[in-house]
Amino acid sequence: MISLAESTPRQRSRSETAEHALRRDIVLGTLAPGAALRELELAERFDCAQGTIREALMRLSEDGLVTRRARRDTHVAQASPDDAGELLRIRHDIECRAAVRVIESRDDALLRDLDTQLQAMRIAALRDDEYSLLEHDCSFHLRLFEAAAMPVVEPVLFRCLVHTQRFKVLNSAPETRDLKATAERHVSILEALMTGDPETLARALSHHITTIVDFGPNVFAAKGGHGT
Amino acid sequence: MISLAESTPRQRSRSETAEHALRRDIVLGTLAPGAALRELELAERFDCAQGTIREALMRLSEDGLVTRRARRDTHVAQASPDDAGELLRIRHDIECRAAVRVIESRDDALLRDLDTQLQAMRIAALRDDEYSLLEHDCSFHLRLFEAAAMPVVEPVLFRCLVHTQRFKVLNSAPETRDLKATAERHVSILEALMTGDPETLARALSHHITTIVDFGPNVFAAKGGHGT
DNA sequence: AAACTTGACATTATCGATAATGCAAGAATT
DNA sequence: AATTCTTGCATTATCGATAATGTCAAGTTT
Repeated sequence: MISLAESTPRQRSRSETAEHALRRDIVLGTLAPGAALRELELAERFDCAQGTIREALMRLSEDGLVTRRARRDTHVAQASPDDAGELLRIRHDIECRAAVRVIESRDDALLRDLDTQLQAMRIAALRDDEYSLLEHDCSFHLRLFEAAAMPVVEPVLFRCLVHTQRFKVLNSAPETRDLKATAERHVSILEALMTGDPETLARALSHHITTIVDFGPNVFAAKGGHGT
Repeated sequence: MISLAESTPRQRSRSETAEHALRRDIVLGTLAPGAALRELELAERFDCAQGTIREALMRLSEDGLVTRRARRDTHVAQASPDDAGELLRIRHDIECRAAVRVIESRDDALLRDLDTQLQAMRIAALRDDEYSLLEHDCSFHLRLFEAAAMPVVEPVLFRCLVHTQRFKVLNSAPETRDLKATAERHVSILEALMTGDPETLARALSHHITTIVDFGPNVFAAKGGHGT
């Protein structure tokens, strides 16, 4: 469904080209939160029609990377710790809960695809290409979740992934982010997947996610657990 | 941000008109899951240009109500119990966790707005207008969550609300859905909000959400709770 | 018979131009 | 002085036409 880094990177449409370039700038902070985005200006920059840019902006707004006010303007979205923290919690719960279904449907294609993403992450780390690493990190987790077969939930997970990544980039010093280590952090998820035990996979995912970025204590404390 | 039923129902743009009409048909099941949506066909039906419909379809795809395959086609999304169940769980956690922040920022405007939505739900129930009831139900919960000030999470909650509503409509007999009762179910949330106790509000929300629709046992059991 | 081309058709993507809207600054009114 | 009313400008929304792409079935080759 959602694919950021295709194995066969088919030719992108014009609106996709603009979308990806803007997405990159926003996630990496080149475009600062609050920056205004004018359709005609971007159309000139990307050498396409206004409507084509419009489409790209609408897709970015789907992921919450830009805020569109009808008939008014479009701005790069803010990146508040409150939003990021809550999205990280949601992500944690979604991925961990999916573990059971992932294990049930686990097949060779999944293991192969995940390994491909891991290799791509390693290459990105060697090249010191942080954005490429982020794309493949995203693809890794989405591919894993795809196995749980919940297509309507998938975009929710995608939003969580993108925003936690963006928050980390915007709120930590670049030299503190070890790309090689980030790639290797996925090995334990793969290993857990291969044990075939849902509980082990859930634990690996939980550890992976809770150690991404420090939001202070108690962020993952069991709040709101009023289940029957 | 997101508003389905404005107090001042400003004039809708052409794309919004089409969007809302389609949304209604999809949520109420008039447009069955899997139905194909062709841009030119819809453009003729709503008497507007293809691009205008295109925009409406993109917005519907933001909420997961339609599935768009680039350069191929657009279909009404499927409504699987797996997706709906997971979205209900996510919604439960989001709303309950927000209780603390809602209480903190609680003001007269919030209470007034929620009461307005409750009244609108009662009127919709009297008129036997189920979709209007659903819209105001949605607005009620979104307005409450707005007080938690997490704009990037808001669309996630919206998606959860829409899909749980749709699932209920598509999977229960109309005569079993008591509109008046649905409206009144929100009274206890308002009462809990007025106590000023976060825990009370969270409990009221939890009860409200867990009793919306029966997904079978254990749906709200504490899975994936691997927090530190 | 299976696999591979081809071409007509259905559909989406993009364009360039124009219409509609919202904002802000200055003018008119009280 | 404060408020309301214009008016020009910046920007988005919509249009109608054309280009690009994908689908599918019929025909061709192996």
